[in-house]
Amino acid sequence: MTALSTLHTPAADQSTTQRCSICQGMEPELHRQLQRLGRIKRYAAGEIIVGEEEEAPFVGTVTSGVLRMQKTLYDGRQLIVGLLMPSDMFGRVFSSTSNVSIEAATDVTLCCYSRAGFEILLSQFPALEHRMLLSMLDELESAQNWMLLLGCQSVTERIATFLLILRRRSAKFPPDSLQCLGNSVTIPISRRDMAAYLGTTVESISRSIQEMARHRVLSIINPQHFRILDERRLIELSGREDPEMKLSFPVERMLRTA
Amino acid sequence: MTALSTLHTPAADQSTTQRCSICQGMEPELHRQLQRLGRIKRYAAGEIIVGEEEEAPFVGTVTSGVLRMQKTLYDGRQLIVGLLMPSDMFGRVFSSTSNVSIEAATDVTLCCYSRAGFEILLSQFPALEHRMLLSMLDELESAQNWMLLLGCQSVTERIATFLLILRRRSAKFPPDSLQCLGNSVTIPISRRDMAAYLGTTVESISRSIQEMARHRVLSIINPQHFRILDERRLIELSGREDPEMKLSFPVERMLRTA
DNA sequence: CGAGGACTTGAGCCAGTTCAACTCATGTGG
DNA sequence: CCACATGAGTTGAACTGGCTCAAGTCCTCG
Repeated sequence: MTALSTLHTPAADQSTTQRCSICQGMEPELHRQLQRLGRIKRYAAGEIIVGEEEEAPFVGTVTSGVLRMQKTLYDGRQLIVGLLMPSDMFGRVFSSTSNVSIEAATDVTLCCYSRAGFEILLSQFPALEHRMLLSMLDELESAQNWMLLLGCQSVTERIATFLLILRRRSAKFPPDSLQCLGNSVTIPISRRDMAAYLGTTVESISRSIQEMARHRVLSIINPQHFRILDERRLIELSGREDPEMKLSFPVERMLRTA
Repeated sequence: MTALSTLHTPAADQSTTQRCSICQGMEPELHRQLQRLGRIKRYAAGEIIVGEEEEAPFVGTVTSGVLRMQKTLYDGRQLIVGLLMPSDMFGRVFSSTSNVSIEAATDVTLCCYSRAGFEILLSQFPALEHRMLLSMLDELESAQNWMLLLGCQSVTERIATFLLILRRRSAKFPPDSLQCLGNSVTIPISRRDMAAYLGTTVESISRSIQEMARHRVLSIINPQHFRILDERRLIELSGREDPEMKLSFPVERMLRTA
């Protein structure tokens, strides 16, 4: 498994599952137990938290920074199968080895629980296990959306989708960074990670973004910060339906499809 | 969600989850309840069981034949995000709409449960919900493996991987079809579906397979049946580690990585 | 027998990769 | 405080795997 919620895809966000902290709306006793069990850990960008196929003694949630879940072919090619942002959960329960490596894409702060301890809580609190199941369902849906992106879409479509997801996601958090004001997007990861996430190369990403800037879809403040000038067009470029629509106007949407 | 277990990828198979029927090793009372709830349905190849974004009134398991879970971009491009074979479960619990369409890739027989009824069982039998969670974890792992395949691997590697998975999977079932004797593989789906599953085109698949035949990696009995002549080479072509190894010799494997 | 569908084969093309050069920004040590 | 290394990102030019389109072949079925 992996996250109580992931970045990934439009669909995940419209789900009914609580996306926020693992502790939200939870029995006080369980809350206490989790607090007792939790340990804060910090890692610098680039550090490996859990290696692929490695014994993972703990699970946890991201407090700050970004984790990448990545898989490596043994000739070295690699793909990021998920990014974990603050409030997302990482680690694999009910299996001693993770099938992905978990690494710090930026400096991160984590709240870690011993895997054994967490599994005991899961068995003691069916409500927690139920939430876990709902999270897995969400994450699976995200993964399926991402497969569609990797399997069928052009590099420009992938980038446009990624930017829209980032924007939507940061819009949910209170604007602690001024960046998410207005129409700007912050890329929290390197071009290299972006390439590994989108299944392409840094060169292709660079070209695609410069092209979007040339067409006034966005303007490049610096390599990590863009201003979205034409959201309508960006959504078209993503090759997906308007994700905001899905989120905001479910009824309208139902009328359209009916 | 989707399947209590899927085709997909090497890793899924090594998991500890029961892959077989949903009913295996289960409390007699639950077994009775499931039998009471289950309804047999048949669909012809090509029929749509549940449309994408559609209200899905039931979930169920595949008894015979193959289902495809597929997603469609609204310009028509589509990807199969999973194949469901006998004993696999389909349908999405705890959400009224599926995010994938479920269609009959061949003539199929299904055992269907009303979604509402099944969800009641899930809440009454925590053991069932726990199994469900384990299945989701497996399926997520499969999905991550498939992302790696779609994101990084060449068409030949994808096909080789697919053939190996098929072979491994059919080896598990008693050889009711003589096909799985010896080194032959049966492709249960059309080239078109294979292309949609592997994120490529029928033409590329055809060329790749013919190429493998020319190099004596396999021989083509007919478009649906191949004989594997050089398994070693096929595994190399897949760009993955020997999946048999993972499955059969976990201890040996642990020694290697240690 | 002819129509239609599934698969294969061929030829040309193009999106995206590869490889290499270049621009910056950052940091380090003399 | 500069010289220089280092790494991230961009740009250019050439190459290529896989796609597209079009024409086959082969089978099945009415």
